[in-house]
Amino acid sequence: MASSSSSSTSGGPIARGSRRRRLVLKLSQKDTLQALFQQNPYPGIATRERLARELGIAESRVQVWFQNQRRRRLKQSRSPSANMRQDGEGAPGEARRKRTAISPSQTRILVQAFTRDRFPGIAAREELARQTGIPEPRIQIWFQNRRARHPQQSARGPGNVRARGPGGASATTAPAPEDRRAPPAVHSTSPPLGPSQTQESMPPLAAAAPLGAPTFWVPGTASGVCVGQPLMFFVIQPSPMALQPSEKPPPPPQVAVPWAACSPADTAPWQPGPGAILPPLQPETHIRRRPESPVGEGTAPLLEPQPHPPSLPRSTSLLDELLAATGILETQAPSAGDAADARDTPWSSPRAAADEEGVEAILEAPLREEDYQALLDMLPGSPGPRA
DNA sequence: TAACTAACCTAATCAGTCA
DNA sequence: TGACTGATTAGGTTAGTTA
Repeated sequence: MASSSSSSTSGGPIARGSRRRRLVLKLSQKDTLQALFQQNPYPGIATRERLARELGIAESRVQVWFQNQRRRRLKQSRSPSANMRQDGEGAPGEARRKRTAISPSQTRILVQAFTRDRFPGIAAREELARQTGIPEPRIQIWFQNRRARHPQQSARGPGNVRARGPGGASATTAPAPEDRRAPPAVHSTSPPLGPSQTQESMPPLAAAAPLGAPTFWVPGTASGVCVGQPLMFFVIQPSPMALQPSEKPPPPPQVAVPWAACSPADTAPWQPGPGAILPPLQPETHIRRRPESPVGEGTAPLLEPQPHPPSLPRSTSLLDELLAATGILETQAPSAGDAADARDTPWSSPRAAADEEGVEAILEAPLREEDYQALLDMLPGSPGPRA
């Protein structure tokens, strides 16, 4: 839209260092994402979260990846891909993220921050996340909405307006003093595991929200037995909230999508089976994201918790299984039997029976304990000096 | 160095909540 | 029911990685 031309184009290069550290997806991760994209370019929150766990990245990154991917696809083939949502009608089928309730006190904090800086960088956002307990991605959205709806509410006038002419912020000049760069002070605050120590993708309710629902339910299984292709055998530890009795019963559409997952609410009591993919219950991106230093050297990458060591054949085999099972690899076209099951979701290739095989031991400790410990040590506020 | 792509942005719109 | 506001989308740009 014309909008962007005014903002990004002209102006606004975001000062270096205010951006989140660029995530470099591994080939295997990309493959998995691609494969899933083939099935559903518009995954709902539940799917994104499961995928995030599977890949060991934040849900917000999964969301962004799908956004970028859809865009690339559309660009490539201007024709609306068959997979792309047809305007209007095709609802994604999966639930959105639950609306995040932001309390007045949290809003106060955010508004204060907004008046100081309408374009907080990653460090500032994370600091706000720590202060408010709201996941950083939600804060980012909050600022986006706020900017759109309160165009002029900022103590820092022009300087805070991102779109500046050709030299705007980047050129030197004055990139609004402290606003674009991450104030050093912030660094120490980077919350290893703050109130939202769950992954950033986990809003307060997220763990409990089996919203994804419809397409994940297996017909006839009141408890939503985990079926589907090995890839998406998620065994998620049910949170207490997830087990609330008030949980809505699964809605009707009963198609088991390939990566059918267990809804947290319906997962049997925690029992990591042989094929279970244990979500790396560790700080994920938060832990590694070192607040960018003022002079965005950006180097000194922290250890990235790599969920799956590159050496492992795991992802390929998983991907292979997925592809094979969905027919993407060989045929591109669903088999007759599949088609029969496929109901109306174009991307949900039904294969509900893959559980016989399970996943082949894909569970792999993302980090060795020492590494993990070393990582922790590197965190600000951590007692021990880092390695 | 160019191509690719993650991250970020705006604008529009959908959708939940509440007075 | 309308206002407010969080979530999602398309589409554009910036900037870090990689071949």
